[in-house]
Amino acid sequence: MPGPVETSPAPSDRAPTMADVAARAGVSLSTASLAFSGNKPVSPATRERVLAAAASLGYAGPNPLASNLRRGRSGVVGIAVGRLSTAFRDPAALPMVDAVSDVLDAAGFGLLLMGDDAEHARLPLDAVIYDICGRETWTSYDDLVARDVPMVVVEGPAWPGTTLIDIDHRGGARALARHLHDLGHRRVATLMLEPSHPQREREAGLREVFPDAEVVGSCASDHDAAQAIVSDYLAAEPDVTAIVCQSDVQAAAVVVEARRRGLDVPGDLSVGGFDGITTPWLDLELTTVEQPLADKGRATAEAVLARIAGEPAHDVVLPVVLRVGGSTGPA
Amino acid sequence: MPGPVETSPAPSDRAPTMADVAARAGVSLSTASLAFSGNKPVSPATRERVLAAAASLGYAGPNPLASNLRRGRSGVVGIAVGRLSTAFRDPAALPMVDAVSDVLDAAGFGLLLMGDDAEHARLPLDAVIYDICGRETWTSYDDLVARDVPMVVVEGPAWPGTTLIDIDHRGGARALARHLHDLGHRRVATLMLEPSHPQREREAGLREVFPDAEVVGSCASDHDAAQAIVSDYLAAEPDVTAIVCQSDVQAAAVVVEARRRGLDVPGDLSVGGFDGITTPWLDLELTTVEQPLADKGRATAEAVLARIAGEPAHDVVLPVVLRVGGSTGPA
DNA sequence: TTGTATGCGTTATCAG
DNA sequence: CTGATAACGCATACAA
Repeated sequence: MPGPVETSPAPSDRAPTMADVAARAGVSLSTASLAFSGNKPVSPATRERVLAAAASLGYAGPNPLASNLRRGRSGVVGIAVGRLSTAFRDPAALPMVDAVSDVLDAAGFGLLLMGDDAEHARLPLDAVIYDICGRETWTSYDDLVARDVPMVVVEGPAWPGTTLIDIDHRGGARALARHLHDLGHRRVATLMLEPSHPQREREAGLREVFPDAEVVGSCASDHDAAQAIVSDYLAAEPDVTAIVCQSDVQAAAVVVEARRRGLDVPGDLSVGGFDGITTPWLDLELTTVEQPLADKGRATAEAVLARIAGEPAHDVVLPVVLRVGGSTGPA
Repeated sequence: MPGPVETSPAPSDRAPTMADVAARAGVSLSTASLAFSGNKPVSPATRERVLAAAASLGYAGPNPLASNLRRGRSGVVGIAVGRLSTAFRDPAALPMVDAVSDVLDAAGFGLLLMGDDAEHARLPLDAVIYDICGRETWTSYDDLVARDVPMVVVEGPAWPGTTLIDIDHRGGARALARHLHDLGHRRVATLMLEPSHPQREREAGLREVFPDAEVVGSCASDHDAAQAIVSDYLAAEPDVTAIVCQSDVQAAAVVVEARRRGLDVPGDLSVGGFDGITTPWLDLELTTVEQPLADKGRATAEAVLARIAGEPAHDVVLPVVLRVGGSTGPA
């Protein structure tokens, strides 16, 4: 009653490969492969032998690099959000990426953060998500097109060959504007983001209701920047009765600054936000345009998976909803 | 005077490979490889021919998957921070990851976000960063050890085989405690994080000065949670004169809640933070223990690069500095 | 259910 | 400076 054949090569210094495991288990390389991948049936007894051999050799499973080449896939999806401390300074960005990560994780993919200037050419990317985050240009677009990497764009313009996931910026902005108009506001100003697709859409929606809306200025969705800009504006234009912002972070900054200047919100000034996040450090709930952040992330990830699978992916525009809080009131 | 030899295969549907380019350029495969990688000198004329052939074929450069297998390296470094909306809810986490990303980018590596439960086994990782972020366990540690993936741990305990990057939690906590003691405080409480290496160190530092410090409670570095906990505490223990927090986000929440209850900060209650971020929505600067967030990130990335290169990497403990602001005053 | 044979697309070694 | 050749470690088509 012979035990398992001892065919293992003299203990070398290199890491064991699947071939070593197969030899040790007394099976062929292909059988060992199947034992690990489960892509075709293998008898339980054989599988046991293979796994035991692997354990005895300290083999930790198929080498991902080799597996990737053979399958033509790395399991890595890039996501370009620009600089992290810019992209994630606004908490509204997180639930979206979280949802992307959840869906991709479940499908066995990992998320690779890409800066704008990164040298991605050598990175093994199965697909790339481009989340606009207020940007206008896309440095590596041509590269990715040349490499035929599937691309999904979030809240961006329609670059050829990309799948688009967007929200109804214009409708949301219009709804907020109407709400203010209904409250009697006529002198309305807007604090904008840097020029970008979402910003242009939102401005269009606002101007459907207030064609002459004034511009407070523009900045990223950052408390400090917003507060500085609005401070100057309020000093110069005390007659404005409402300010429409492009994020809740901006709106919160406007509320803080208005109060600092002795204005009551919403008594003297109404403030509208965008996103629908919570602002626990304020003692009021913002009136805001709530967007489905998690849905946006899920839709993005699903589009990515579809494109990786070679299936067609359709563009998506998600609805938003006006949520009336305590930061807006009669003019 | 013959032109370049036309050896290109009948235009097939598959993507062109370097072999196609070499054939088209009339050079050997190895020469084509060198023309792209620059790993050994190639005559300018030859290089031109290769690049022209590549352009004419629409070849976008070496296939990363193949290159990775051959070189035994993917260019991907994993970073485990847990759930994004937890890890990055506190803005203090961003500058560190930003710095990591900068250094790795410059070295040609990309950063892959890893959740705790992710199936990393198939992902091609050259190294992994484990940023504690208040956690205690590390699900995939054994896997990574088995695969012999270099690991760098940030603010964690000393898992075998890992390189450690830490800050002087204990010293920082001690300095803040002494500051409060010097101000005459004797009844001091602390709002803690969930149990973890940094939390234990900081508690030790605090108790060197206030052995009997009371515990307000513990929670993640989240405004809402901190405010809720401290609200109950202040109702029950009105005699406390100072509260030491484990992050500036927590500290800001304590300030907001204290004021909501009619307490003056620092008149009736002193509040200490940790991290050294700005809290623009507060009208005072927190007294806080400032940590070198970017340095921590850089040190982490450099340790990663060293370990990937097979060089020894030494553990690092970075200093912190007490920054006195307007949230602490005489008892 | 298992074994045999091939090739994924590079990079590196070595000789010329 | 350039060319021939050999791996890298695995997954699959195909045959048994």
